[in-house]
Amino acid sequence: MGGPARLKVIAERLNLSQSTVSRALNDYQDISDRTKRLVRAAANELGYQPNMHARRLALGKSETLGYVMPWQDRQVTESFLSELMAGMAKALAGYGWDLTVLVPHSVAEELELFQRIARTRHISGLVISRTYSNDMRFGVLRDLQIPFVSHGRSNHCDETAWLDVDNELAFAEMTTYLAGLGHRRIAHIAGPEVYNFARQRRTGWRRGISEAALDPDSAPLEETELSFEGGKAAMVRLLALDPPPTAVCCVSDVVAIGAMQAIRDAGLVPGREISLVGYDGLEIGAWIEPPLTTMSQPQRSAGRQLAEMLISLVEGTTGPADNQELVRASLVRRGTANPPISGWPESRQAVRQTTRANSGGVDS
Amino acid sequence: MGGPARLKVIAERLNLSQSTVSRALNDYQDISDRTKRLVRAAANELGYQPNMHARRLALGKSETLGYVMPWQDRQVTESFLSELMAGMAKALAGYGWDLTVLVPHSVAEELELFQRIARTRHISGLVISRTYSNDMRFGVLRDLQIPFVSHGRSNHCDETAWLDVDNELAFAEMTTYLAGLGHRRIAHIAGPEVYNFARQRRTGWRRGISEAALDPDSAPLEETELSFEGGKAAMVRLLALDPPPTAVCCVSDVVAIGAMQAIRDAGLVPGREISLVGYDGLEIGAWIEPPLTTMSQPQRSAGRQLAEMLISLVEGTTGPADNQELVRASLVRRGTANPPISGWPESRQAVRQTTRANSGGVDS
DNA sequence: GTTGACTCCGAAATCGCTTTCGGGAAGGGT
DNA sequence: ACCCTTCCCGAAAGCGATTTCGGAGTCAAC
Repeated sequence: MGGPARLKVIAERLNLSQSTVSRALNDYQDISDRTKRLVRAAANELGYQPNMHARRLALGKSETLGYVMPWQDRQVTESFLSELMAGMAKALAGYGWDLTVLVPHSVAEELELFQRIARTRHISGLVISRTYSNDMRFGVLRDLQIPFVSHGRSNHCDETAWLDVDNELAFAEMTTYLAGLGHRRIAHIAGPEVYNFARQRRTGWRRGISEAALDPDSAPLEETELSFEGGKAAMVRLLALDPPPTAVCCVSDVVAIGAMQAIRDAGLVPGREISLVGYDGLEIGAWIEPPLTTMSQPQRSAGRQLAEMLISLVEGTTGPADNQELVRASLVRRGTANPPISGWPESRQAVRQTTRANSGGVDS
Repeated sequence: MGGPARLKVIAERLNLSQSTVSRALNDYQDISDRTKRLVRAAANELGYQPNMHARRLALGKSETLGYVMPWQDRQVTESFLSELMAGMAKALAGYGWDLTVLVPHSVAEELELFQRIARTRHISGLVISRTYSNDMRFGVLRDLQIPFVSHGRSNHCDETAWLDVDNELAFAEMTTYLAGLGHRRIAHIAGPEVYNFARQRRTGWRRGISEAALDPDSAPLEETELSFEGGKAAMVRLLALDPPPTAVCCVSDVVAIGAMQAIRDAGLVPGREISLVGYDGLEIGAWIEPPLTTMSQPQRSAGRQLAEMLISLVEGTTGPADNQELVRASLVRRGTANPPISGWPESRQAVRQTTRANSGGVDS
């Protein structure tokens, strides 16, 4: 019982040497089965757990992964961040690895962080997210030889590991879906083009428009920030068009919710005069009125996948290019995507009147 | 340039011994200022960063804190989890400490985790949240001698460190506020009493009722799960009362949003026939229609405070009882708390008729 | 009986840093 | 000259694991 269970203690207890005990626990071939059993039993009984720091020092590995929290526009990613991290942490725990949270608050801080990690190596791999189309981090991390996997692609990621959703396909499908409902003027509220996913979604929407053989001239695009306010402002601009679109593909759920607000403010009902589809599959989308139709990406498993990819990278089991995974988003039908209603907009005047009536129900 | 910058390298470079360099960097008194300057300059130039594992092994401290993610009812805490963690991580980074994420998926797993940490000591302190009124973790962690601070109090936490919001005060104020608006039948949708905060809020609401000298008999309480569905179901039950309350204090924003749904389903308008106040200050509350009046707790700084308390605990600078902080929530006036409208409910009959028009009928 | 192969284990070095201990050099006092 | 501080710094012993190397035993074969 004396003292915490080090290797030494269990060695003395069995009249063995420390090294033998260590090798027994690590299943070396030159240890007899009998000894192995004895050692394991004792270790178990004493509740032995190797000292992480000693182990990692000797091994030269840290068995710790880092998740770089996106430091801008918190609100957008916030909703599924914790779920993603929980997924990663759980997967890592299965291998005895740890997940630490990194929160740089500027580009400079982030680069500094990378430098530090490259030196100390106390974190052996990174997961980055919020990737830009031109993301300097890819080059920096490569040069620093820090294994990493990005949640989202970038321009030059042929040789790096990534996990991404097929944003383009998702938005093409979304657009096709709306076209299939009968919409002919399908707008897009887009995110800043610096974000790669925003560009992909934009492209997907365009593809959908052309595949549905719609007139590109009646497919307006409004770029905005990835926030509630941004979505609202963009929708205001769309509503000012003549004629306004009857359906809008929104770059994210939060933006879509902002757009809904603008629609209501104009005296219209989201999903009636103007259909909306968001993206992210946020739970809160189901709680609002009417519930937001959206595209859901499988966040649940994403964390696990990221973790496993990165472990295998760090261990050298696989190369970066072997770890590229494209997953598919799926449509979540709720209340904001319906066939266009006939006779809207007849004239700007008529619209104003209709609106006065109420603020409730959605019918399909 | 040769090899990474260890202590050894910079020692050889300056013709000093390793130990001198180490002490110079750690600002020991028995090193001359000149030497310290030299050493620091060289360290700086070489971009020296101490090897964490070696350092921590030698020190016997891990300089790493763990945050135990609440593993139940994810959706409730999800919204501010990441912000809290970001706050902690940022504060810790200032001291050179790390934050790792722990995700036990059951009570058994959590206890096992504690055991492991007690043995390996690779995490030197824990932040736990989602505290129960009778929370066995307090005793376990104390016995295991793992420093910890809880985000939320428990029954027997006089001798432990905690950071909590004055839930009781918040709900007393909330109730008083509603009474001040003219409400006389103020209900409470409460959370499971096993959660300490749920009990505190319940108590606060009761206090508010009595302080406003309202009739306890017209202050119904409905207990429910901390979820959208739970809030909805509880509100349905409240609506079935005769007469129903004109205002409801909700244990959380998510629950309140669920309640709003039920109100709308009954053909009523939240904030008109029935006022609502939530709790948490979630951003999404501002995005819905009408925007949810709520009590906001300062999540932003909570993470930082938790981190700093725990560091000082681990370092032994202060004792557990010195680290007990009660912060105050503040009312965020939005759209769901208004004076009661006159003439409602006139009679159950009238109500029933109103509701028929809409979709989601409520049965009693 | 000597040699060789094979099995199993102990001694010792190593990872990189911290910290204690002791001693050389410089300075001040008698 | 001598002693006693005071100021610096080097040597070395940890921290607790891993891993290499070599040696003690056993057994079979020649």
